[in-house]
Amino acid sequence: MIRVRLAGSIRRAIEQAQAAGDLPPVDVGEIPLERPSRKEHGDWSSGVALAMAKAARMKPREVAERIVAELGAPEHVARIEIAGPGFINFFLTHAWLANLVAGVEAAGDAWGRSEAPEPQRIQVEFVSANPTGPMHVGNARWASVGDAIAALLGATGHEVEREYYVNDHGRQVELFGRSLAARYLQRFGREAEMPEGGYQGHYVQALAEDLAAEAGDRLLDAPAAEREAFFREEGLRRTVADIRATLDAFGVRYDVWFSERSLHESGAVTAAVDRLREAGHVYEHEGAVWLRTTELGDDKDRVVLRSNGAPTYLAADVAYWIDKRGRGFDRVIYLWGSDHHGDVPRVRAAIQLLGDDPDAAEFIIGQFVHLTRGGETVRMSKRTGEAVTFDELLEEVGRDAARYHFLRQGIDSTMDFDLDLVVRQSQENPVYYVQYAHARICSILRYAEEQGVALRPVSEVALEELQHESELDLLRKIAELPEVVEVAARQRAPHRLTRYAEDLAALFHAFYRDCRVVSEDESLTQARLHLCRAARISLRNVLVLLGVSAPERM
RNA sequence: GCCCCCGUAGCUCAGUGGAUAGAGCACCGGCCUCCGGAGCCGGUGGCAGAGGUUCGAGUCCUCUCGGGGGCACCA
Repeated sequence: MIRVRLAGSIRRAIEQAQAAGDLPPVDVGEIPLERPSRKEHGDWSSGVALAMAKAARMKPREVAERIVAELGAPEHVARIEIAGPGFINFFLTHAWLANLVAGVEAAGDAWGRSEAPEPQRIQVEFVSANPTGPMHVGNARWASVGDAIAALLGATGHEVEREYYVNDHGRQVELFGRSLAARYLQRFGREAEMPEGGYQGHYVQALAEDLAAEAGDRLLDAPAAEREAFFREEGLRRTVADIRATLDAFGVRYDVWFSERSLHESGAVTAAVDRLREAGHVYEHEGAVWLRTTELGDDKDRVVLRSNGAPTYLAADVAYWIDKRGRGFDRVIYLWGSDHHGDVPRVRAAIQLLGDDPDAAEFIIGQFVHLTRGGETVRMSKRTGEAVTFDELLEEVGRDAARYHFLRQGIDSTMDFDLDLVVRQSQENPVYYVQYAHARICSILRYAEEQGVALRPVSEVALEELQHESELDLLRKIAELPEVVEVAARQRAPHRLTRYAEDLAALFHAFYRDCRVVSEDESLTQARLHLCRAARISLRNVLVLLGVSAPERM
């Protein structure tokens, strides 16, 4: 990449200046090189002279001058300027920018993707909503973000698997089964009380009705355990199927649906505790088995086996971790809601106590969706069933607008979400702005074809005729894509892509305003059609990473 | 009480320690004889507060205030 070459040129220039005695032999570290926010400051800018000035005991501008003196004329650089307090600004040649069009076309779907210096096998586990009811809008945020992060990692050269951890074991599942069974009995006019803290939502009611139709009256007088087992198992099966269907409709495809129960049934959980025990990291106290997480900074030790012998969630997490690592992942990413951030040090400690590398686990903590409806806060509880469901959201807002909405914001801050407002604004959703730009490009390409303009191979086209400021602005933005993807992936920040997409769309619209594409000038027409294609490829590739469609008409 | 996240324009949010802090929505005013007006151009308006580090702070550190989340033998 041009960035790397420029950084290398700067480094060599500094070394030469130092060798010649023009600059003192101070260590410069990594060469800072950034894209200035203002284009008057060039395509690339380095503040290296400012950073060096103090150690060199020289004025920053003077340092910059001596570096520039040794810099000569790097390839593809039209001119170099020293500006402001001592920035060294690089302006790329128009030819380099225009030629990018050929590179973009050649790369096609791969444009924007890159190779990782050290490719890893990475698993991303996300959503993993409890299978005791429908998903809500909070889950939709993580579905959007997790899928996009996985896509970004894949686009930067890693091998990625998406996984959903199905919590099909434990008290909530039992409670779910008993709630269904109670509804079933009530359905047939029997006296039955909902279990304490049971699932009140109409989802459970409706599911119980369905299952009642299936089971008929044969379980009415069966032993409670048998009845509850039926409803628990069938309820789980159907709810997991519903969750899968929703995520499928949302365009999220998991490679693995991993059952928590399988860890208990295979003995993996017991084995995990045994392994910790053998390593001397657990002890018994008041009938329970505790893990010494305080050894690694936790404020208190944590129970892994309760006094009734049942393993805790942490014990299952340890077993799950061992399983994941056994599958050969170099890195395991957990996308968790902030309600679980307190569990991070415990799982991390457990990993370390297992003797594994805690840095192989990465916890991405996302803040909540604060759901309101007409200004009133709505709690997203499966038990009460009040929440706005994921399906309702999809129905009312649509997949593209919903995804884009969730991805537009960083994950570190709480997202305010008023369904009424989002539905009302869905027509104003910036996703349409971006999609419109894409459709418009497609329309222009169709128009050219209708006019009988045959697109010539890019190698035969005079790309250097792309000289208009709007053309160059668009080219510069297109050129940024690989870097944007790389940064978004590294920072686990898909929202950078939505910002980029909007910038790119805006610059395309500006280009459209200023430059007639299909004109009498055949040579310029060809160049501009190819620029349109490059813009289209860039837009489409970003939208693919976001999981949003790139319509040819709308 | 302790820990984590957040506080930027009227609203929802961007902003890898750099130069004049940006979008969308809302509001006001403009723009097609021509490839898509779901567009374009212009305007109003902002870093919660106080210290500190730095050549340079919206960004890093400390404290205050405000909002959210956690601190289980729950999942």
